[in-house]
Amino acid sequence: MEELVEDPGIEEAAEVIERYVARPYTVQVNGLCSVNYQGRAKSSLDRGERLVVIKQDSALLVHGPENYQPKNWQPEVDSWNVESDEELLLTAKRNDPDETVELRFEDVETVLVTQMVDRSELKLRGHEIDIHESIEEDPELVEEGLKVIERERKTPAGYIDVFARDPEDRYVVIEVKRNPDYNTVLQLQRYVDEIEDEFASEVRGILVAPKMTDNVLDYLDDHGLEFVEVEMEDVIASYESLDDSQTELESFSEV
Amino acid sequence: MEELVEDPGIEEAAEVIERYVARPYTVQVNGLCSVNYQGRAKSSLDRGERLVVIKQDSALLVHGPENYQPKNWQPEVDSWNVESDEELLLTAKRNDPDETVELRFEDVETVLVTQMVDRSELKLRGHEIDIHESIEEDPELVEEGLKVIERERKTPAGYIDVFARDPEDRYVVIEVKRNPDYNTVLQLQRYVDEIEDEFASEVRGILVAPKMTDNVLDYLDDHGLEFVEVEMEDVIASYESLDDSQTELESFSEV
DNA sequence: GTCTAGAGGTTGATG
DNA sequence: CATCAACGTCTAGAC
Repeated sequence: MEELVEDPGIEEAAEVIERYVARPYTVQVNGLCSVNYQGRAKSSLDRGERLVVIKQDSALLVHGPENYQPKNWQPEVDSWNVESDEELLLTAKRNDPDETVELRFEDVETVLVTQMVDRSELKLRGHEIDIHESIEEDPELVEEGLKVIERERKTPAGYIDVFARDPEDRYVVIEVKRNPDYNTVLQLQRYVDEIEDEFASEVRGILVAPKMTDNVLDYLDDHGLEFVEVEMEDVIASYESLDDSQTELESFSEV
Repeated sequence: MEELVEDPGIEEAAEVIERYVARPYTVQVNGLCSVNYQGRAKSSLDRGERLVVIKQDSALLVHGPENYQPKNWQPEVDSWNVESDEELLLTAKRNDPDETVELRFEDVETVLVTQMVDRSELKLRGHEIDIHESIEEDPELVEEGLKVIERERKTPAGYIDVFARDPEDRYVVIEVKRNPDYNTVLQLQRYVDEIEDEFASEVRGILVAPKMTDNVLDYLDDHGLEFVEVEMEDVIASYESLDDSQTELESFSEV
């Protein structure tokens, strides 16, 4: 911990904040403040008790007592300004897009300054791309006898996730989505149209997703397209076994 | 401030956290921890210094030193568990979807407990809906002689932002978007298709947005759809004048 | 409660 | 550096 002040006056709080803001410190300010934002949109937030966090990369968060998301924020601040008399005015300006967040503190309860060291990266499984790879690894996840021709095939309408052929030698366009919606259906339709044009033959379109809603499924049916459900757990499992084998290879090569 | 402990042992940290978690307090824990998540996806995060915030509605945030967004999180936690021996294990479980976040603290620097009072609501201008309203208020923003028939018209394919007729009595489907992209085009196409089916007549589709990119514009052209630019500032201005008149009315009624 | 689409989205990958 | 699409998206609103 770099610094911790309890119940400072406005002056002292301003000093501490000014000292650490715009430097690679994490500053947590608990206090009573109001917020004005102007930029891509415009907002105002009346006085209330909030937790303000200024991160080491200058990200700014203004959290109320509830919700995952901050009430106001700025992903990256280019210039800071601290002013004080009766109140503490903290201004955070971003250049592109041109945006400003103004915090006006009437009272500051605590200011806590730390310098976090965190070199670990999040390892996440279950991305859409993990599904692609699982399918390429094991096309039977989608359908028996399916043969993958190409992944990320480029067409004038965009990239096809997986391009394949079924046992009856029909072309199959596969669109993978974690969270499919109506638009996904049209996207798939467009790829199918493209491929039908290109190969002048009937083409199947399959939407592969870990979940589906009735309405989107209906819409898919209307378009003569198909749906195959994949279990996210299967995907993660297949991905992990793949990952393990790679790790083994790596450690082997290190010997 | 409800409680503030500096450099507590694992035991003491566990006690404080256990006392306040699952109650309407905001708990900020700075310390060295690792995180495992399993649910819709699966992730692991090795040890690092982090700021963990548990909000009064049970939202959980695990922030690293950088970025707007937390490295791990849970928007709403249903049950908490605190265990401790050499390490502090904090488990946050959510029932729907079934997800668990596990935090393992090796060291706790500070625990800060507050109870934030914040009854103010964010007043935000610049939403997409502000554009809808401006258009309804003044359809000429989009095109001379345009008459709005309906806003938020329901179709089997979803909701049409603004449904209108042009001076030549053609139906016009308007999709409003702050940040239009390829999906927006598909979405508009979807609505146009629906309306063409329903009324068995030619239907115009107009994308109204404060900005546009060349590629999306091309894509729009390909689909035979149109684009009209609106200035966000005009929209905010028109909305504010509307809002001001309402405010005036309110203060008037308070007299 | 489920479904739908927006968000000051943010972020990371890609050309 | 701009563009594009995913996100453990989250969240509010409509039905």
